[in-house]
Amino acid sequence: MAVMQREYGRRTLLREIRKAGRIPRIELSGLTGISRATVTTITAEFLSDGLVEEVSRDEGEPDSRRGRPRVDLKIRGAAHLVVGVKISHHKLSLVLLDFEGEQLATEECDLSRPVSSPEELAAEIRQAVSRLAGHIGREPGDISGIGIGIAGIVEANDGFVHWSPSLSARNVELGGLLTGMLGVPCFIDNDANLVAVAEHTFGLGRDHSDFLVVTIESGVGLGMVIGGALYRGTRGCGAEFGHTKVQLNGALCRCGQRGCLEAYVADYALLREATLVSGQDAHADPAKRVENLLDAARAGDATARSIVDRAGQIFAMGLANLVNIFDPELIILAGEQMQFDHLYSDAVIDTMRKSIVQVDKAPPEVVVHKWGDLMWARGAAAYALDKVSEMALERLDEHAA
Amino acid sequence: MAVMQREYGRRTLLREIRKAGRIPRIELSGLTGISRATVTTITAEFLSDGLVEEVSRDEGEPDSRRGRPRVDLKIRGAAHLVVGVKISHHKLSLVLLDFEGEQLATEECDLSRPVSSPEELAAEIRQAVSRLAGHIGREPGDISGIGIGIAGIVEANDGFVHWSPSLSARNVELGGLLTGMLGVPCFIDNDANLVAVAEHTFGLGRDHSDFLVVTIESGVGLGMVIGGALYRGTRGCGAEFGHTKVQLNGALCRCGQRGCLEAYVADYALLREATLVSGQDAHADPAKRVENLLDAARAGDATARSIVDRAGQIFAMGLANLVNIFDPELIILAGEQMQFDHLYSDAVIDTMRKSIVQVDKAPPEVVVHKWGDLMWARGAAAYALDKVSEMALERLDEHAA
DNA sequence: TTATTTAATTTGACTTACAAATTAAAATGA
DNA sequence: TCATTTTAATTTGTAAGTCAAATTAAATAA
Repeated sequence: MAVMQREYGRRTLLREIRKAGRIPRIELSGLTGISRATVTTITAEFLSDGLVEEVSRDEGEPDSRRGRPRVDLKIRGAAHLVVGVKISHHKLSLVLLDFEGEQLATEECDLSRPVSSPEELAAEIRQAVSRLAGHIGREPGDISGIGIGIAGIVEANDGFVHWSPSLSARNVELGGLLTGMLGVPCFIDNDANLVAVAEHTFGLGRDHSDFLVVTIESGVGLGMVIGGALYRGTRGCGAEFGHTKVQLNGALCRCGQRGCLEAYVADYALLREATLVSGQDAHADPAKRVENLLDAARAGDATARSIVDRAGQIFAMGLANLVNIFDPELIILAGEQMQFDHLYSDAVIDTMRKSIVQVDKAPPEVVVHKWGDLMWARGAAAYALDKVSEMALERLDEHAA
Repeated sequence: MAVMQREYGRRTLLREIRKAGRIPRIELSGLTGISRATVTTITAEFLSDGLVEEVSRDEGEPDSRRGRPRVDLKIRGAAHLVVGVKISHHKLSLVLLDFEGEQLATEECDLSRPVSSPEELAAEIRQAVSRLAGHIGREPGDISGIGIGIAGIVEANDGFVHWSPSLSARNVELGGLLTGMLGVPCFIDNDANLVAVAEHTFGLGRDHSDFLVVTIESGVGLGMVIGGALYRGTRGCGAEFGHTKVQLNGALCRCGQRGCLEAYVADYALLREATLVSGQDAHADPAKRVENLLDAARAGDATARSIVDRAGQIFAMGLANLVNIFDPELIILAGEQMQFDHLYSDAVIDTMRKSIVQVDKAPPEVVVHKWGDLMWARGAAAYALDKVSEMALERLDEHAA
């Protein structure tokens, strides 16, 4: 129990160093309220353990005051390697980061099929990780942790996948399976949650303790950071924003229920109605058809506009519901901007603002953050970074005891 | 900083004692992981400060083993008095509790008008508190804290009321005003939040760290306990479940927007359509008219049924949305059962269960907890109890330092 | 060079938690 | 009845931790 304070100090300081990038001890002391003496003790431990390193201040900063100069501390990149994997419909996207978060390599490869068995998927991931490590002359065994983002319903704590569109089986211990096959600790979570982790660790949510991330891919996802921590729900199936109901007996969703948000805004929902728009080729590939539809809407085709406008209105309504429930500081809309421009439009955000409970206080900030597949992979890597840091701290905790 | 561990120990132990009711030191040690030695030290402090008392074990329990008998500790009721006030449309309901949570007196009185100025309301509360204390021969000055629940949008941290149906003014520092006028610390919050606090401290949520409370009065309210703490949002206007949108361009709500949940399930929403039901007297008082409508529905009147059924379906949809977002362990439906039976029905809860994302795991438990106005007041008192405990602990923390 | 200033470290006092030893208070058994 | 056993609570002594203050380190200013 006495060790608790030291654990607390270690966690606080490592987090603060990571957040700051580079920061001298005296500022750490000021920021955390931990005395300078203790900061010295704990950071000395980090230094000797190789988690952190000293760097000379590379400042052309004007505050070059007199007195002994401050010495910046930073996370030591070489301390660990982590990998982030994003599993999407047709491909795997991977990034390799050092412990500081620097990107060392990337790898993208097509999946042999969009839906595979757990074993097949794990095998493909293993090969991709091998190639990824190879890009910088390392081996999979050199990696300290791998974060994996997958669409579907995931219980992150035990790496259990209730269901995923990428898997042919339900209720799979994918985390354990991967850890076993790769010989490296693997951490798996819903992809939208990982985007939220990424925004929290090195994105727009860095300075916020309560914010939401809404992702749009083929489905609509949600990640919630509440009280400074990712909230995952109690059965691993929370944050199913895409399946909140926005219409009684509404449009049919691919989940089999009616009136889901997703059934109005997802690509397949748009295409369902697009056949009524003149000049649409029903045989083109889906992405192309969505693009055609959006073009037609922009060009003023009334039918196309009606489809796209309704998607926007419904999306605004869903966002307003989130605000009315959470009253967050910030909402981050994350996705590939191109394809979902119509959902990120000022008109949609305006409609949302008009649909929330009105108080004499500014509504939450809404920002759009463009995320390609590699960015999603970075989100997964951020999660791995989190977990690996935790493991490193635990090792210190035990070593001391 | 060294004092931090002691603060932690004190908070943990006092909370655990309150939660358990009566508990011997050795169990406290087991439950919290704090060593028996430290438990002795801290509880000795509580005893000498009068926060806690020893009671001989009143057990006809069969486990009367040999050895030195355990001595139970419990919160000392006489340590503090707290009051809970529920402000509703037409009346004030108050309860007086001792520090243990025992109800010592109650008081109900009509408000002179349903909407009053902050000063008038404060004056009426002061008088009611005076009478309440008088019931047990005490004075308002003997009270350590007063919790107040009010409908509307409240920033609990600074006792600031953005808006309330009971107040003629917006943006009122009602907490400060009351504290000043009564000479006793007053803590104010949205009424649904206080029900959640009450369920967490001595209700059905005692053993849960993540649950939701949905309240139904004239409006629909929500209280969220997430990660063991009440989540209030960042601007004081979260948990506005009643104004989440369930229909695009739907029914008009009294908030001025369209498609709010409340606009389908609240009493005024039912009455709006009730004029079409045969045999309805448009001039009876609202409560009576709602009752007539529900009677008609039960009797099989098709129009009445249609109104009531839709309310149920919409309510189920709203609940499903909460589950899809939060994935809570438990949902507590709190309200006066009589009037809202149709929303608490098995049919509604079944519909909800069918509208959530399906996983191979049991859906969250849904329980109905009947809450009269005095119960709401108990919720407010529970909040005061929380706050007064916190103040007592802070006093200990400082005294030690 | 020396004085000054500021950062980082070391020192020594003090607080805290805990394991182990001790004391307390009961039931059991001879 | 009285020693023995058993279990709870307290006391004791030690180790670990934090922090203020003193000291050392490393720069600038005079």
